[in-house]
Order: sequence, then structure tokens, then C-alpha cells
Amino acid sequence: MSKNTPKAIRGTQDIFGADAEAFAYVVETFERVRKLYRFRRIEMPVFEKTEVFSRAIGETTDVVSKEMYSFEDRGGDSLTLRPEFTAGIARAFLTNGWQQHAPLKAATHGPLFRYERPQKGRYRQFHQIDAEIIGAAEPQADVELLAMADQLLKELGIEGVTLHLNTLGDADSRDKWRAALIDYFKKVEGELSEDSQERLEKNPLRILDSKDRRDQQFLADAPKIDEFLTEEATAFFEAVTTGLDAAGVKWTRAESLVRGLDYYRHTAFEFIPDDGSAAADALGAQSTVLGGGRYDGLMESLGGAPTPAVGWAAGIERLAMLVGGHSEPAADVVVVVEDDQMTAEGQAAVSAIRAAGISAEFIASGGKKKRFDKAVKVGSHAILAMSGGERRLRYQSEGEDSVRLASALRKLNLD
RNA sequence: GCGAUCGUAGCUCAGUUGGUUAGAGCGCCGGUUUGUGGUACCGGAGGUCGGGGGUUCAAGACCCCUCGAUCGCCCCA
Repeated sequence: MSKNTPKAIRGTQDIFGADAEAFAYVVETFERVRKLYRFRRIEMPVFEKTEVFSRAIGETTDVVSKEMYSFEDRGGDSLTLRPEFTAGIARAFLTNGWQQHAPLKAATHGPLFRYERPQKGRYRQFHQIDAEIIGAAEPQADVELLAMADQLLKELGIEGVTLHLNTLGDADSRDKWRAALIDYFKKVEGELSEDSQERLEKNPLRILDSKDRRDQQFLADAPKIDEFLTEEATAFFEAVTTGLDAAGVKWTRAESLVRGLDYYRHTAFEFIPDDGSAAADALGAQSTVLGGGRYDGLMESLGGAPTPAVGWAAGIERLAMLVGGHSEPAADVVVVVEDDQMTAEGQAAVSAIRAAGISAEFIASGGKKKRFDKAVKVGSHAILAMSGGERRLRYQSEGEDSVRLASALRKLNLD
């Protein structure tokens, strides 16, 4: 490679071969399942005004200030490459009058951008599938959304992953819990890790999932959200868990599962690989496969009417790492011309084959005596070889494929 | 933002305590062999050893800087 060849941007990936097939398999499966649950397909812009994200996410963490791809366009507006789907979908819901479709079940997928240090399962341009139900306040919406996520993972053949479920209560419950956590940890502040001492100021809920031993000794006795839940919030969570049981979705209570952003209410969840599972191994430190929750507070932060909503998103790259090998499928037919006199005839044949809906590779270049070897290496159900004015058809595999092919090729007079 | 490990051919890698003209396998291209054939053999193209600086008679190897990759911490919408 010449040294003046431009390199790929850090944290971006060029996906090829089996990895690309696995990626496509995830998207295709998502599309199929989303139709089963009657989620409507939406397409969203890749960039928005920066305030769409800054107002939605809030200025609470480093997220907005350090981890977004923001830039000024020629008109002087501050724009940002979307770091998530939800805020943009909420904006679209408000600006397009999608209230008329409420409750709106919407699904999309595509690239997202976050300025983070790349590591296993984490890239600066990455891709997610996403599902949202907007304008539905009832716990049944949470159940349907989770049932869909659960079925998707099953259909992808991903095993050893469990739904971790928690409730953050309503705004009131949540605020009281947060205050109690701060009180509790303040008393032992000196014994906490440096990171958690800082979290105490910026993001106290996050102390609960600290990996540091010094913090973990205090976690068991920390105040629980359940002590602060209102009656309504308790009833809501019970309705969700009852619904999940009825839907046959396995779950486990995760009292320390939290969300950093203020707009989250009630249900919060992540599908996480079980310790020691192959899935946990494959994902490294980026363990969450699919995550989401209820975000009843979001619409207001964008200036809209209070609108209940719940959604989830999952990284396609991470899912693709879990679905195993998806090798590129063999061609139905390889047409190989071993005699340049017959190139046109070969081209005619391969065109007819493809027009009939049969996948075909065409080999008519390079050393004549090596073309057949190439044809064998390509991998196919059948090889149609042309030389010396003659055609020879050879089946590489037995079974349904050959039967189907044979009948199709007979119709084309190529057998 | 912090830390660890690693950068040699398109790919996977070897290269001894620093010592001639930097190698292998695979892949690619050409040829011979085989001739319903995935073989074997011969040949070829392809590297300023990530980049820059330094030490030395001599650096792919040692030192510094830098860029990149990988993994972890932080963060995680």
C-alpha cells in the first residue's frame, strides 16, 4: 500500500465476507420479526440540529460535550451526526404530527456516530436496530416491546442471554431514590473509589454498577428503588412482569440497572450475556446486547406535550458477533468458458440463467486451462462448462437444489 | 481522557546475542502436468520492515517521538 493512500477513519469498519453476511442476517431477521409485531418502518435523517440531542440528553454527562460528532454547516447551524435514534424519532413525532398515528409502533435501523475510544464491540460509526412505541402509557406496550426483543434474539439463534429488568419508578420515586443514594454514599465517601467519589457528584446512580471492589462492599446495603416506589409505580411494574410471564419471556430482576438520563421512567432493561457463556466471551467488556426503557419525559424536553413512550435499540455489530458463521452462499451455477470462441454463447447463457432467477458466476478470463479450476473453487451447485463448441453440465451437489436447478436449466435448454 | 500489548508482501506469520542482496505458506498472474478435471511442479509480480528522529562501523531488531490497531479503564444516549 502506498503511504499516501488515505486510511479509514478511526473507529470505522469495512465489513466483508462472513461478517457482512452475519450483519445482513441480523437486519433481515429484524425486518421479519418487526413485521410479525406490526411495527411500521420509518426512515430518519442521519443528522439533526444539535439541540435535538443536547435537549433530549441534557447536559448532565460528558456525552453531549465530548462524545458527539457536532459541526457547523454553511448556514451557521450546529448539526450533529445522530448518536442515537430515540431523540430524532421523538423530534419527527412532534414535527410531523405523528400524534395522529399514536400509539405509533415504529422500527428502523442504520448507522449512528459516537466519538468514543474504539474497543471490542464498540466503534465510532456503528449500527443499530431500533423499535419504539410512542404514545402508549400502558404497561402492555412495554410487554409487547420486550416480547419482540426476546423473539428476535431467539430467531437469531442467540443463547445464554438474559433479560435484566428494573423499574426506575415515576419522576417522584426516582428523585427520592437518588437523594437517598447520595445520602448513603456520602457517609462512606472516603472509602469509595476515586471514580465513584466523582460519580457521587455527577451521576450517583452509576455507583451501583461500579466494577471496583472498594465500591461493591457498600452496594448490597444501598437503598433500593422499591422503598421509594409510589403505589402506581409498583402496580405498573407488576403489570409488566405479569405480562412478561404470560408472554413466556424469561427475565431477572436487576435492582442496580439504571439509566443515566433524566427522561427515563419506570421500565429499564438490558439483555445481557450470562456469566461464562459463549456470548459473554464473544462480546468482551461491551456486554449489553440490547437495551432500552420507558422515556415518558423525553417529549417535554423537546417542547412537546407530555407523551408516554418506550423503546429499545441493539447494536448490529454485537448481534452479528453472536450469530455465528454465516458464510457467503454458494452460487447456483458457474458458467465457465474454456474456449474464447464461445464467450458470446457463455454470456448469453449466464444472462438467461440470471434472468430466470438463478444465481450465476461467469468465468471467461485468465489461463484457459485454469478456468475450470477456478469454477470449482468458486463453490456452486452446478458448473456449466463450454469448450470446443460443446456444453457440459456437471452437478456439484445432490439434493433439492440440483432438482430445482435441473428443471430450471431444462426450461432454458441448457441441460 | 488513562493504561497494557502489538505494527515485516494482498492475508497469516518467520526473521537467532544488532552483521551480506529481508524470507515461507496461502492468495494473485503465467507456464508445464493431469484431462470430467479442486492434483503436482516450475516461474513471475508484489516490501522504502507504519512514519520521523537517534545510538552504532552496521538497525526489521536497541532508544525517543509520532501515527495506527487490539484489549481494558472511564463513559455508555
